[in-house]
Amino acid sequence: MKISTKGRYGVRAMGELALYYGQGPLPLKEIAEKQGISEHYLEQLMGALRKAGLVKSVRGAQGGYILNRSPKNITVGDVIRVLEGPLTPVDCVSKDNAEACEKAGACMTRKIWEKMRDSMAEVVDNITLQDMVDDIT
Amino acid sequence: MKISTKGRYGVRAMGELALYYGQGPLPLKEIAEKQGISEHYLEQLMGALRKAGLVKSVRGAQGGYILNRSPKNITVGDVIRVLEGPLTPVDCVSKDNAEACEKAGACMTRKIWEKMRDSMAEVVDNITLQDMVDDIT
DNA sequence: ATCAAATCCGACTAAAATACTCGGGATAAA
DNA sequence: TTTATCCCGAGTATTTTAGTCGGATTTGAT
Repeated sequence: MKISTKGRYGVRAMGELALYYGQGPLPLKEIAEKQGISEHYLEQLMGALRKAGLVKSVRGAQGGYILNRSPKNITVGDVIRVLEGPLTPVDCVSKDNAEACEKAGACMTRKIWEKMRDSMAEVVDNITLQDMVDDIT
Repeated sequence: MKISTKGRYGVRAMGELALYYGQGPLPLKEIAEKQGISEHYLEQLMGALRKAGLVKSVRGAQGGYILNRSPKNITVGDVIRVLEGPLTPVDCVSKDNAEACEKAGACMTRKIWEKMRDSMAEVVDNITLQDMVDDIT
């Protein structure tokens, strides 16, 4: 029941970008250094975040990454879902999962996982990158 | 961010024991059949639950497993913690984790994980095996 | 006493996921 | 033209997951 380094590193990197928001592109190298994360590995995560539209990149010297929206308008849930996939304790109650389990009626555990899914979502969907920044400043 | 089969199978098996509560020992084989779980694998999980004091076993013919407490007094959280370990999205905010991270003050993400940990616990610690039974009967 | 139904236990293993590393190509500012 | 940067795909070591396997032990029933 843990989030992997993908989600953890990703949220931390997005936090750095939020701190730097409005000051131009922040290079991967700096993010990696500040957060103590492998540069090459973080690169993969940033690629995913870029494809998902959460950040944009500027190539070439003096390049780097920039949040694609204001920190107020990006939630921790947005970031985690890109890097970790759907936020659910079990696949059979994922909102991305079209087909409901046919044994849902006889299932003693379904409601547990639904509640858990909803309560996790409630947390991460209501914390923005701006909230993270405000918390330490 | 998923629970593994240990947690899922374990909760389901405990649900079967709750349904059977008061009617003597229920053999592993029957639990495994009803829930479609590998018998040998479930055996390992029941061993852990027994060591944790959640179930007791009766050996020999006509033996099986019995809940060690009333279904009202066993929560889903009890079961999950035995089989999955501490319920936390990241180790550094686990309540089992004595030493707090020295960078906690400067950490933008700590509060997120704490909230998540608490909201997950709130769900599973407030659903008993009896609730599971009542839900399908 | 014997048999059969059970739990108990430790060792083993295949497959998947995780957490990276590596090398080279493309782009653009100075 | 050099250098800083992003971009991309492939490879890999380690850990976790999800089991399997074989046999020992216990005990109720015949």
